[in-house]
Amino acid sequence: MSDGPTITTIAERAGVSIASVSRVLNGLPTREDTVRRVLSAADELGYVPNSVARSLKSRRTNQVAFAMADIGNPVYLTMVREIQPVLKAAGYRLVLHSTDADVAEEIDVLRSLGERYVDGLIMIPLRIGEAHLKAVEAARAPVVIIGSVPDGTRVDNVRTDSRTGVRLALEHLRSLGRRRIGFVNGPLDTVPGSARSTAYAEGIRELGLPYDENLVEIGDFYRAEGAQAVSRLLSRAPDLDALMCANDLIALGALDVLRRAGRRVPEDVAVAGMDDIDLAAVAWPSLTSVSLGSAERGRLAAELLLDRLGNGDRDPKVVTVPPRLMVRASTVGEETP
Amino acid sequence: MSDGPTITTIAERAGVSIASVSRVLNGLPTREDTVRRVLSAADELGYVPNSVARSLKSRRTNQVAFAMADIGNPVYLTMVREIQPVLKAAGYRLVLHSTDADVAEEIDVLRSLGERYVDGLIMIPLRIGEAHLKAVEAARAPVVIIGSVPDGTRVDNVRTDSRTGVRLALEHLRSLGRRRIGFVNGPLDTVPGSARSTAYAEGIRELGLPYDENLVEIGDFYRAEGAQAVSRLLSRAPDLDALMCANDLIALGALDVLRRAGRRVPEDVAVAGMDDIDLAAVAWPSLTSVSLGSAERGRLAAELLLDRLGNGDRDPKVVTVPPRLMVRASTVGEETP
DNA sequence: CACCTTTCTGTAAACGTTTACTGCGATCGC
DNA sequence: GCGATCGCAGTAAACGTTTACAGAAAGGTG
Repeated sequence: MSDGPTITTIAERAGVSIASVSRVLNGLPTREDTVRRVLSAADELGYVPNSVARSLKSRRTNQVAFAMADIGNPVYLTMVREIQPVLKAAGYRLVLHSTDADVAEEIDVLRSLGERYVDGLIMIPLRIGEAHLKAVEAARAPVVIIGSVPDGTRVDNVRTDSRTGVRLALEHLRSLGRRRIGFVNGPLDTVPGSARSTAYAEGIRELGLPYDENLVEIGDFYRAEGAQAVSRLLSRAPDLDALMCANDLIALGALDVLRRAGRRVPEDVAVAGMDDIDLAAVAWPSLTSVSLGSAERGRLAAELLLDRLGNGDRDPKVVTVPPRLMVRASTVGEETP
Repeated sequence: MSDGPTITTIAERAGVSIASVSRVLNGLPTREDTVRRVLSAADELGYVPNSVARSLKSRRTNQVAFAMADIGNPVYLTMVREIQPVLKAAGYRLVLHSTDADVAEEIDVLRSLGERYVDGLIMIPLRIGEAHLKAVEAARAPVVIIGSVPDGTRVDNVRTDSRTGVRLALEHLRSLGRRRIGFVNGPLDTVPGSARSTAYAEGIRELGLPYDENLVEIGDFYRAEGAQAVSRLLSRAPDLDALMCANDLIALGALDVLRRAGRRVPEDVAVAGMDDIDLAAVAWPSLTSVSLGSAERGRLAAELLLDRLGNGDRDPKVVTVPPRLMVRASTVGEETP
């Protein structure tokens, strides 16, 4: 594991200057004979160019960072799976950051862009405050944010419209005759939490149903916490006939709780989730869910970043992915084959 | 987004040499007055050290790569989740590689270590051949392999003992009185596939049961493919009373198929999987599974690599994580609360 | 054959750090 | 009061590339 060969080693062996070696290796016009000598020397030595030195000179690292709260979350996972091949195809490596949804850590990731170890960053903050926005605009490398930022923020942005998404689900549940539609949300100080809370309240009214705060419960965006919240809700409002869950993990928790409580899904309680994670389709019963286009958002973010890396000066773009309702058994029952 | 300040900028503003700036920033003994001037200049300029330049000089990148087939696989995901914090705590960033289990890509990752963009690599190859072993031993940076490599290979290695794992499950099923134990495996040319195939054949014989090749079916290590394999198996051997699945994804596929076929789990067919992924505990019914310590293997691999990075010359270590049987409802039914 | 192009190669500087070495002024011991 | 010692800071080299520039060799033209 001794020190590998450098262009100097090659230059000596081939009897040429390091400039010639560099030119040959970069395919610049060189005399046939020199090319051959350099290439065979490089080959014999098993030369691999040092990317650090190259980066220092070229000011490009061919690395891109992706920062999310927790890679264990299926939504982020889907995004990583989509982002990775796009970047790879463009010659970039992927550096992963887990921030645990900690604001200080997120800010630190933005600050660390000054270290120039990546050419750009895709970030998906759960909460977006003043500090974020300032740090984003001061960032020393291009940033793409997944999740809605305030209009006018000078940053590339991929969004979805979870308000419309909530309404799609509510209308669907209502169209099935449900009137007592419970809502299980995550923390209200998060971007999706607050948006979905508003959307539920508005949506219920637009359907001509009374807003009943006994039908609303807050937990967290995880299966276990969701399940607990559903338990509380169920004991407070035993007459509910539908559940709108702010994400699919909560909805899966709801399925567990309902099953153990002996309620049939969807006959007694129809359940809808959000995010359309892979598990939604294979859960039992399969889960009706509002797709927020996680895969597409990931892909778009990667493309937006690549575009920006190719053209640093264009105006920031905002791309919105429309939500789509995926109707499955948890609201309409098993289709008869 | 202009070019950020460098130590030269700071040196000018503070009226000192770049050497002094560097010394101050690295906490080397310096006169009180100089320290103050440099620090305030750095502060005003919002200086962030360039990690590329630092890496070039120091020959360390503070990055580590993790290469696996597909981040979507829950087992690898668990490992990433475990590896990341360990590395982060030690000051390393994580670079992710998905190789799609493609041997050429894996070899390429090993070769790319010569680019020196990472200080080390954790790799989990599905198939391990001659080419791998040669590339591993020729690698220009420390490598830790998760998955059994042939004895004597000079590389740090974290293993599990899936043969013992399979036997644990078979003995458990036999102890429940099952005699027609089917086996659904993944491709035989993979390391786990071949190990588990041998283990099943041996295990069955040791239990005094006849080896019936009609009870064995090969698919792939995914839910959908597993489900198909289980369907085939079920039509070929309708009398089976237990299913040993080579991993949990296959087992989840088996649960789907059995449910749709109207077989009760575990009353009619007991099901056991391997890997003990998160989903196993929350599936319905919850899945008996052989834990191969994915989280622990990830953690150990990270620790092994860190140790090696601190001491490049020690002999390669082999660490084995023993399998543990997690008994759940898919074999013994719901425990009465 | 002298001159001008053209083609190729080598020298050297640059990217932003760290660090060995040198030199300077001050302090110490005698 | 003088040499030795010490603390500190500056100069310069190095890490491994890329690339502007200059120079040499070769070819073409009159």
